[in-house]
Amino acid sequence: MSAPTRKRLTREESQAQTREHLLAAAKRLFVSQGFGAASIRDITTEAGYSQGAFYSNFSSKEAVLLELLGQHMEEEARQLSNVLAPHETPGENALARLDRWAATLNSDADWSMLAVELQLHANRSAAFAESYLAVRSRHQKRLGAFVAHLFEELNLVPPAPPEDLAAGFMALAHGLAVGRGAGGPDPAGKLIMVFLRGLLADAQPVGRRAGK
Amino acid sequence: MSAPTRKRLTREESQAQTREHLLAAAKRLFVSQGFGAASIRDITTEAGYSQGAFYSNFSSKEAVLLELLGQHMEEEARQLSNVLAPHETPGENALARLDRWAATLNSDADWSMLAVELQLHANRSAAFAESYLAVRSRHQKRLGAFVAHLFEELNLVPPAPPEDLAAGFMALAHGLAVGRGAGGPDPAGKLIMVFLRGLLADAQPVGRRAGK
Amino acid sequence: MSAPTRKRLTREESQAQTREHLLAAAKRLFVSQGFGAASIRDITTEAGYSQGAFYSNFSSKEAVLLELLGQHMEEEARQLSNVLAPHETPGENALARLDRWAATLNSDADWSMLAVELQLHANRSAAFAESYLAVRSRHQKRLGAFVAHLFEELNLVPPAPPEDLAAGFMALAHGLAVGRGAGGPDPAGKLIMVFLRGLLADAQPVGRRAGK
Amino acid sequence: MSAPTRKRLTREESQAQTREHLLAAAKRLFVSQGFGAASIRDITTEAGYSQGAFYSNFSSKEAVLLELLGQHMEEEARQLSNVLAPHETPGENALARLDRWAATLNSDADWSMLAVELQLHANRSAAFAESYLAVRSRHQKRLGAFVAHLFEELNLVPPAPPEDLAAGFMALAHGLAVGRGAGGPDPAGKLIMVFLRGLLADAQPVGRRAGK
DNA sequence: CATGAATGAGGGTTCATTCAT
DNA sequence: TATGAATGAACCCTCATTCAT
Repeated sequence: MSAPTRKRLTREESQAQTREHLLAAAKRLFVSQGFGAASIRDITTEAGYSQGAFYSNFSSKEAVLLELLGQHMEEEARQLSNVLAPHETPGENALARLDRWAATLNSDADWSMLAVELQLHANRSAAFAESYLAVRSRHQKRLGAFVAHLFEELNLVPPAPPEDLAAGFMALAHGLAVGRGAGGPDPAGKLIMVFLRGLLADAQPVGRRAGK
Repeated sequence: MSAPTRKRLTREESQAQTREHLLAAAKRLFVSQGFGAASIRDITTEAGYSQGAFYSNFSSKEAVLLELLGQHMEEEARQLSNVLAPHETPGENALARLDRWAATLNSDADWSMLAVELQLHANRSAAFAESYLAVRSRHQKRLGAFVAHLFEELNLVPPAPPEDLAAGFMALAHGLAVGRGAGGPDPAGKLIMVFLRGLLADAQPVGRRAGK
Repeated sequence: MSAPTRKRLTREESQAQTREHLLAAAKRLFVSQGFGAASIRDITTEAGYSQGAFYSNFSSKEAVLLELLGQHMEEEARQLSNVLAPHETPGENALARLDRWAATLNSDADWSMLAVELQLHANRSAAFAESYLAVRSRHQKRLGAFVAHLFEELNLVPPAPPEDLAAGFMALAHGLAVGRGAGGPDPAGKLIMVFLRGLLADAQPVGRRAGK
Repeated sequence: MSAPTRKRLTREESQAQTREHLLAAAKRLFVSQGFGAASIRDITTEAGYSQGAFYSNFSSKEAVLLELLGQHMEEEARQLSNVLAPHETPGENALARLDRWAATLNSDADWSMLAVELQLHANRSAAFAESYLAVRSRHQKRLGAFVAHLFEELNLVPPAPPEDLAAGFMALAHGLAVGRGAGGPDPAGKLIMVFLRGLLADAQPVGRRAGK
């Protein structure tokens, strides 16, 4: 606590560290207890700081949530680009890559539950919705691009706007994740693949004019 | 409100009325603000009663929720049986009926949001989960039977256990409903149909051995 | 309980029965949970009646308590007169009778606890104190007479006014009863006898002028 | 309030002051209205703070009670050691010291009432009993040692285990204190001495085999 | 920047009591 | 007489937030 050998920590570094600790603690609690149930007191206690430290770093519980959401979507984007990148496992065909994506969607059920809670919150708080939508729509677009790319690669016409399909799969994944603990089908990943395969089976090959 | 031949209201009627008022107020608030955000104080004030009146009729906020849930699922079951009954609109083929089901799934987005909040709550409260699962699993089974019946009628082998498929569609509908207010695809019903059609397109006809 | 051979029950009888049931239920709950902790709702539920029935028979919780107290002191008086009556067990000497009295004092710890709670209540509620004192002082006088009689029989001069001595023994018995559950000496009856014997040992024989 | 050399109060002092104010208010109300009847609202209002301030300093109403009890027993122990110490008033004989002890026991009737309410509470709440017994048994042992010391000094064999005798005197003092407001003998101190003297009169001198 | 005691509002729940039936 | 739904006040407790230190 005293006698620094070299510097110790810049004031800025120290503050950044506090921030990080608080974010990590908040993430742990949001995921395990939900956003509404986790109190700021809980978060600061879990992180080992005072409540005041929280307000020195964030303006509200919502602000933390948005920060975490941003981090998480960045992480998901990284996972997605891994799946997308064809060079990674050269011979891998499109369907195998889809499998991997489905697994991605299915994993991290806790985050899915949190994401759902977030959307509910956004639906009811206009103030929060604004900030939330910004980060969410960026993610949606990325997913849409991925889906479009897939159909393209398979020479198929998507049966609906790719972005909507992406939204559908996220909705499916989230809905299944939420229902998991409550008697839902356990191998939710498999179920996602069933839906995905159905979509491909139904799609028309490119070239033939999609009659709709 | 009915048959005021002599007195205004018998005691039983009056009590039933209070109950109804409270349930209606709770429903309004749960749907518009969410279960967690609606306080018992809010509910009783909205209904025009004292807080004590609430506890004369219900044992807890969860109890009201379960009651409302029961009512709602009964209502959904009625809608479902309407769709299911082939005799109703004689010439209607299976796909048209599916369309009507998708519309059913898609309507009532507010209730879907509530259903999701409920599942989240159940996932985190073991006590509530027990009562909740009872009413939920009954509903799930009904839906599963409906899906099984559909595939049967079309002479197709379901690509997954019908009950799981049903769960999938509910998850999809709920997920879409939750995302609706937050930048999701607006014609969610259409999207559900896309997924449904895909499932049918991918299914093998009965008789041919399903090779997997 | 049903199928009355002659009449059903006079209205008066029926009311008396309700009263009795309520009193019995109240006694059970007061003794097991204490006066403060037993709610009127609890009492009526335990007795199998509605809350309204309570107010048809008693004006308040305190009124029930006073009624029960009266009954109890009547009962104690009967026990006391048994002990007092020399004819009952002819050869029995005074000390043996004292032993029996001590046992009487010591038994019924639950009632002792209730009695203490009552006194506390009386000390803090002037309204209750008035009614309470009436029934209590009558009891105290009876006890005093008993003590006086005892010393007389043994030809001893009481070292303090008999009524005060009686109050002392009640206080001792009550104090011990209350402390019993909390690490107090278990054979409290023995301890009471020790004090009693001491009193006798210290008392001057009648005739010698008590020098104070 | 002390040493205002620079600032008015350091943070710690200010907090300690709040704690003290709350404790004092609680003591006042517990003593005058009883533990059960004094609400936390009452206490904080009496002290001039918000309810939250209470919970910043104590975990529950019971916790305050235990704290006060601890303080009180410390105080009693100090009084006791004053009485015990023979050097204090050199020529004072054992009986005179007993007189002083009896006076000690008798004083502070309000606290005695509180102590009794506490025991009742402990008898009915296992959770509270645990914490309560710890502080109580320590006190009991101290008193027992004091009694043992007295008999020793007088070369007398105690007619019962000293700790039980101590418990008996506490029970007597408490019982009398509780009954004081309700028609009990007013000079309760005198009565205690009567019992004490009796005990000594009955005791056998050391050396003679105690024949039972 | 970080502290955490204190605030004030609100949470769910229980209570003795009333009164139309 | 007995009912029990409804009242209104009070209960203990937790919350997000502030602010002097």
